Amino acid sequence: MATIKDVAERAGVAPITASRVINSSGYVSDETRRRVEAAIKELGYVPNRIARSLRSKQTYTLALVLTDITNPFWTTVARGVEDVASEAGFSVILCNTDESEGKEHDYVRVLLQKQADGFLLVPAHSASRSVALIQAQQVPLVVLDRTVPRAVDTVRSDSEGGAYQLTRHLLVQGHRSIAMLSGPREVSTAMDRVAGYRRALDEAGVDGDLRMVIYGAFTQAGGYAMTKQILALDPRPTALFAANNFIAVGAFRALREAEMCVPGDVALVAFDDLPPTFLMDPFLTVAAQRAYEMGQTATQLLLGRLSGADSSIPREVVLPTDLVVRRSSHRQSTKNRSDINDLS
Amino acid sequence: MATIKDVAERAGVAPITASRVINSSGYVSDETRRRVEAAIKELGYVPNRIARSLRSKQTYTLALVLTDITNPFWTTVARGVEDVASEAGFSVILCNTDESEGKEHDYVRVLLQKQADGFLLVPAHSASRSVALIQAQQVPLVVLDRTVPRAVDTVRSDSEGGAYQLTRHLLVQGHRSIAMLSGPREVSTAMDRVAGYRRALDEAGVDGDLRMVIYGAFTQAGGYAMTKQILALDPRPTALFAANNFIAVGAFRALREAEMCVPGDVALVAFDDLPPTFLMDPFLTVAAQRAYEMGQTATQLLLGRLSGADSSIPREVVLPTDLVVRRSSHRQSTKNRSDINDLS
DNA sequence: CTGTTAGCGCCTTCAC
DNA sequence: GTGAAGGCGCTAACAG
Repeated sequence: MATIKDVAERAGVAPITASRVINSSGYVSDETRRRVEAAIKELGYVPNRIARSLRSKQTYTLALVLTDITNPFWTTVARGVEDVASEAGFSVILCNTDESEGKEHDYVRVLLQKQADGFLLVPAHSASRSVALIQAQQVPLVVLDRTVPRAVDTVRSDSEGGAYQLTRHLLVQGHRSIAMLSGPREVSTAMDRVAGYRRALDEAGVDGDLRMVIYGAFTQAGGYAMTKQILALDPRPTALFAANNFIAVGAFRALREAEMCVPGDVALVAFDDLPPTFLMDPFLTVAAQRAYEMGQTATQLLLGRLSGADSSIPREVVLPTDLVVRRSSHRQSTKNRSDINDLS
Repeated sequence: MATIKDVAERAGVAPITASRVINSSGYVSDETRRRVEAAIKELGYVPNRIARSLRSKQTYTLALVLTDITNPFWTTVARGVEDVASEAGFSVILCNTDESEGKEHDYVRVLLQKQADGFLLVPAHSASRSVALIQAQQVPLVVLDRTVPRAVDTVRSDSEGGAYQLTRHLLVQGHRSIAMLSGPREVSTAMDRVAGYRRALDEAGVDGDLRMVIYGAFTQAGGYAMTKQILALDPRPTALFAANNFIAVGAFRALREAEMCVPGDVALVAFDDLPPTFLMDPFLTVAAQRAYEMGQTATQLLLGRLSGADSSIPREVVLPTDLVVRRSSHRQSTKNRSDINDLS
């Protein structure tokens, strides 16, 4: 593997001169430049950015630590991150924590060691130690999707507002007994969504008796288990509110097993859209998050910090959610009506 | 940011001794070890892996260059890659080429410069220059999903076989006029799928007149456009074979716009499954690829090469596809039958 | 316009 | 058990 020294030798110049050609920095005569470029081509020289990073203390690498790339919401966020990052010349290292604090911490440690220039982190836990660790090393950080009790840049959706809208929608449809299939208590978005749900019910003067909040995992299995619990109740709620897309799918499956129809027997709404591309027949009423925008915005914010934007005041960007009404929340089955948002 | 020198000073030892403690290499007395460990903790020292990599020439980083993480097939592959990689202590840098050779080449160049230890590449093009570039730098490489005309490790699905099975399935259902909505000619999987389609028709002695292969992009828009073309034909085919999941979705949309029912008016099958998690109601007959396994296998192969497995003989791993028959290919609508593969 | 010197942070080699 | 010297590949800083 050729080094800059080899290039310099072959071109009959000093290494620093070759460096100047490679980085188009400083003055180099056309003649010299030509010779260096020829040497580079002849040797198939590839600059070693590791060495450069050691000197310059910039790796042009961002760390993206999220819970599970398999969830299309995160996939879309990741794509937003990667697009903005690569546009700015940064690479992205991707890690899946599966909501495990241990994994999260291990990843963060390694990525700090690898000198990532900045972090985009979805904390597995409100009390995540990772945030403190990153801040202690003075590495720029943007927290994604969730809040933590610390002064830190954050980009997230308006979970409270979205949940409020979704619950309002159900109330307007005439539902009074609405069960919430929530995520874990330790995750801020779960609690925010519960808060929005409660606010809507409070406003509507719905009895405490008719409120049900169950806490579980943000997974299909979680949604399935919570729904099973709900179905054992008597009287049963007339509507279910799933706190994310996976929970909704699990709930749907449990309902199907119980031979209950949506929306005939029970209405179902959810936070997070399922990607329209992958639903031949979009069906679920949702509060859709702007996932791609979240990734973009967070990365722009992070890159801003890297280029020295004053970070003394942490910024918090809250993106709105979009209520998309589809068939799953309609009293009367409207099997053949065209959907509000098309497959396009 | 504390360095190993700071740690050494504070512990009253030489840097190399601190290094030995950090890497648990060589002999260090318990007393010294304790002092060094205390210093590390007090300073919040984080070892600099960039510096280590410069010396050791190992970055413990793999490059994953694929077309679009937004496609659930690739998401799942990526997850398989990341799981195996992180288990072995490697990080994964993710890049989306969007099937652009230019982007691919740029990414590969940068990642070579960043001294990625190995590459997992989905070549945008059969004649990809990137493969040659990586091989010229003697960096281990596994090609994913597609083949290129070069001696190189490859992990892919049996596209020909899967397409054959799908076409057979349609023939058994009584279809004779089957149109193929293919991907680009430059992509080996597209051509392999066409080959499988042709073999099945040849065997069945289906006339050349009844064969239609259209080439387009592996996207929803591609599927939509190709289907529009098909719909303009007279007589129309009775079945469509989409060469991947996105094409199928685009086709479905075009059919819906034309007020044609699947499978009533026309049958539809596709290569690639849509992730069961995200189909409330799985519907499409497919040849499903083992995406997660593909990611795992490729990464294991790559890590094997890194640890010095003899690479003189390139290996080619071909994973089988799984035919999953669902409603979209049934003549008589069987609206309420339970699906062969459940949502589980 | 070009070159010399030195050092980024770490670890291999060899000596004590 | 421990340490000193040197170098991985590159580029600031300062000459010339």
